[in-house]
Amino acid sequence: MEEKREVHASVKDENLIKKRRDQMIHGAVSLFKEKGFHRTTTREIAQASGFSIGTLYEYIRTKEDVLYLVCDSIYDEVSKRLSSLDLGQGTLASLKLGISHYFKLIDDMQDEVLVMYQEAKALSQEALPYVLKKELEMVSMFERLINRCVENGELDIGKEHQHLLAHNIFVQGQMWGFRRWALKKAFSIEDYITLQIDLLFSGIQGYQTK
Amino acid sequence: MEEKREVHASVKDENLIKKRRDQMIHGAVSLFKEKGFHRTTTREIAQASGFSIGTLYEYIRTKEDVLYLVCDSIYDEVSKRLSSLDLGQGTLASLKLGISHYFKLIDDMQDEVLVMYQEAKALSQEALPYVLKKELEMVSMFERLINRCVENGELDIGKEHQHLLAHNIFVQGQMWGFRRWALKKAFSIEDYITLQIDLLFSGIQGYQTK
Amino acid sequence: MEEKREVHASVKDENLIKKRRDQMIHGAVSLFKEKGFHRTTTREIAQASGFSIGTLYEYIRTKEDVLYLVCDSIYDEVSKRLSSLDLGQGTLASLKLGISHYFKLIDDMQDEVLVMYQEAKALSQEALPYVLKKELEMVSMFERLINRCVENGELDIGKEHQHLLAHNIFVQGQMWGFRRWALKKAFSIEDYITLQIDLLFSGIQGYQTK
Amino acid sequence: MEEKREVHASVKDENLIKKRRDQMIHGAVSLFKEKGFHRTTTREIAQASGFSIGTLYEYIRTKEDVLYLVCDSIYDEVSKRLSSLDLGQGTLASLKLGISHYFKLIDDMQDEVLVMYQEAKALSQEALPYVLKKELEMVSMFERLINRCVENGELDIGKEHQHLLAHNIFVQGQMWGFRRWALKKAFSIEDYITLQIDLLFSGIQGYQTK
DNA sequence: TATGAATGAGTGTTCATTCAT
DNA sequence: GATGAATGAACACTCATTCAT
Repeated sequence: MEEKREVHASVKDENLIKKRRDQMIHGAVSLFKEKGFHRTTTREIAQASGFSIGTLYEYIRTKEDVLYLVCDSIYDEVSKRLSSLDLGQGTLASLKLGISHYFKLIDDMQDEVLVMYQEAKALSQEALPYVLKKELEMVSMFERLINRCVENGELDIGKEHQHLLAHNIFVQGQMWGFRRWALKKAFSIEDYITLQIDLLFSGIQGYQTK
Repeated sequence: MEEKREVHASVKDENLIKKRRDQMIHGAVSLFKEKGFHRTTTREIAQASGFSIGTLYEYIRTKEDVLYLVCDSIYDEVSKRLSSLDLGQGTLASLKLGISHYFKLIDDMQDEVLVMYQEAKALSQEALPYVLKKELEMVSMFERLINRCVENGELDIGKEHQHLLAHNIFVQGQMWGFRRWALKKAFSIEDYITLQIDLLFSGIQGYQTK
Repeated sequence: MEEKREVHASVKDENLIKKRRDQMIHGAVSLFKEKGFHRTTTREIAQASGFSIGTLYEYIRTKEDVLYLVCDSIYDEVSKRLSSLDLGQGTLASLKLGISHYFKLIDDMQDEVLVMYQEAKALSQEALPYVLKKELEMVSMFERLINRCVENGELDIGKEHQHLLAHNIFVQGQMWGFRRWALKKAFSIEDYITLQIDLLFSGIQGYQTK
Repeated sequence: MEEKREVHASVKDENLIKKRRDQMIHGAVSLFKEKGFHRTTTREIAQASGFSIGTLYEYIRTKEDVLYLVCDSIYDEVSKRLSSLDLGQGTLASLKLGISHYFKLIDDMQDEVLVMYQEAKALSQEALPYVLKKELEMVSMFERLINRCVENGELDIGKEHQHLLAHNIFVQGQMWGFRRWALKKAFSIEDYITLQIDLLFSGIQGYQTK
């Protein structure tokens, strides 16, 4: 269903490729988080991955491939963990639950989200679209969730509002990732979820606050 | 009132410093926007500024100084253009107007906001706080605006909601800057403003949609 | 017995390090002799060593490391070739022989001695002590030789004279290295040795010139 | 009597040239002593001299000119203060006095001597000879002093020994300058003078120790 | 005569990438 | 498949020197 950008490997054994790339992604995430993509060297990535620089290049073609692999893997993880959302029943409660799951997930994957968020734009024009596409897919997921509520008569907002709302939810999730430094002073993740849902929902037409 | 981090210049003439740094900031913004801070070389910055690499270094000490100067200048510009907000009367109308001004401003300063948004984190631990502080000041500006409405009895939301709402407004402004690629497909800036205000306000307790 | 300042290498193979550094030292000595440390570029050192600038930096961390390596190696060589001195029997004849060996050695290692002599002071405060320490060890070597003669009753001079005499011998050796331009007009190395020993010894108390 | 290498100045007023160059030499000596010629920038020299970089270049053509001027001035000073030596009567006592004067002078002019000693070799092939020539003149001064003693019958050593002795005295003077770090642990300048004269003289043929 | 802003060739150093073993 | 030594283009930054004012 979703196309991937193929990253070339010299090695043939697919299992080995998977294994080595997992080592690589794991090592790279913590390095990228600590010092950013540009300040991290391929040598450091190789070392953090537990193999030599030569071996690293058996599984990628360029340093940027590592970033792509990292971003791709993070999105996959996020998508996988969010896939349950689609099971929503089209009730406001299930939409709220979805948002809550999503925000908690972001909190769980702080490092990864931060990395993706801050470094993705370093991807080349070739690789960036693949990542942005995934982002839009996630927005769409929320949009579908919202739309189902509308179709179910639980919400009464127009197409455009639905679309923007989905974006807002998505960005508010990321916001907890990239603005933690400011938000943590005032809110725990639970507070954040409660308050954001308050703010979000009490304004949606047709929803009766009291 | 606000402390600045001093950037060292070898040249003494303050007017000249101002002039050259303006050239520099202008040249750097478009380069940073195009290729990011890390992929931009100091020679390119010098060239885009209209002077030699030697001259560039008469006005800064390190490449990072350029980034700081750029971020600092953008925030100054944004702050200056937002200062009218504080004149708000504590009515919902003036709050909406403030938000609208802010979103339009972001739209105006697309390039600058994008750069600041994406590259600020490349600042060293020494310079970053100065920039983050400015960010918080802007959030506070919105918080005061909101709070005035609450005190005026035009809004009825708690302290925490006020704080988060200010953050949301701030981030939604930035969002127009850093997610234009996705939003522009669906909305013009005017649409965006209208819809976001709808979404924001129609949920605030005590506000009567229609 | 003697501590070394470790110079970091990225390469692990110790034999290779030894080999490459020998190439490096050899290339650097002739460059430093010709144009001095400061006027020699790292690129020139790499080229004279027979490898690329990248490879050079696999075996050192900074340009100064090259100077340290050069100085260290020269002292090692001098020390090695002088170690026979310690075998002296405590006779005036063996002291003279030692001096003669030393002066000839300096003559042999003209370039190296000149370099060390003129460039060592360019070493940082961190590396300089290691080199000065070696210098003092060499002075001590002569002092022991002299002292043995005194204990043997072949010489009758006080502690202080012994100490200064050792310094004088050491410096007179170097003098042949760094003042060759003036001395060569009047003396061959053999002349120099004979005359210096004359001057040195005919003044030592208890030594009977005729 | 002695040729100078002319250093070009754009300014005409000879008195001004003298004044500015004195400022320059004074400033440069302390800088060269502290960080060496190569690590000192022309800007620093200008600043230490009390005028601007532009003014500096009104009185010299290249940075090396400063070094030449410094070396030249130091030798002039040393020569001037040693000129009394020539008044010696051709007695051993006056030779000793001369040596003593010279050693004390070196002690007095520690910084200058050290600078000259360590940096002179950085002079270009064009300027170096002028400095070396001065050095030889000083050696000759000692040689004449010694020779007068020989002619007076107070000493009985051959031409070659006389020549080498003069070199030795000259170098032993410098030695106090450039090896103070080692010698000061054991000797005061007075000790050094006494002991060196002991060592020097008690060996000269025809001189009766006691 | 004095100033100091402007210049740009040159420097030490890094690091992604390759390839022989 | 794995290794790590070798490479050199590229970079940030310096500084001697010039010249318009």
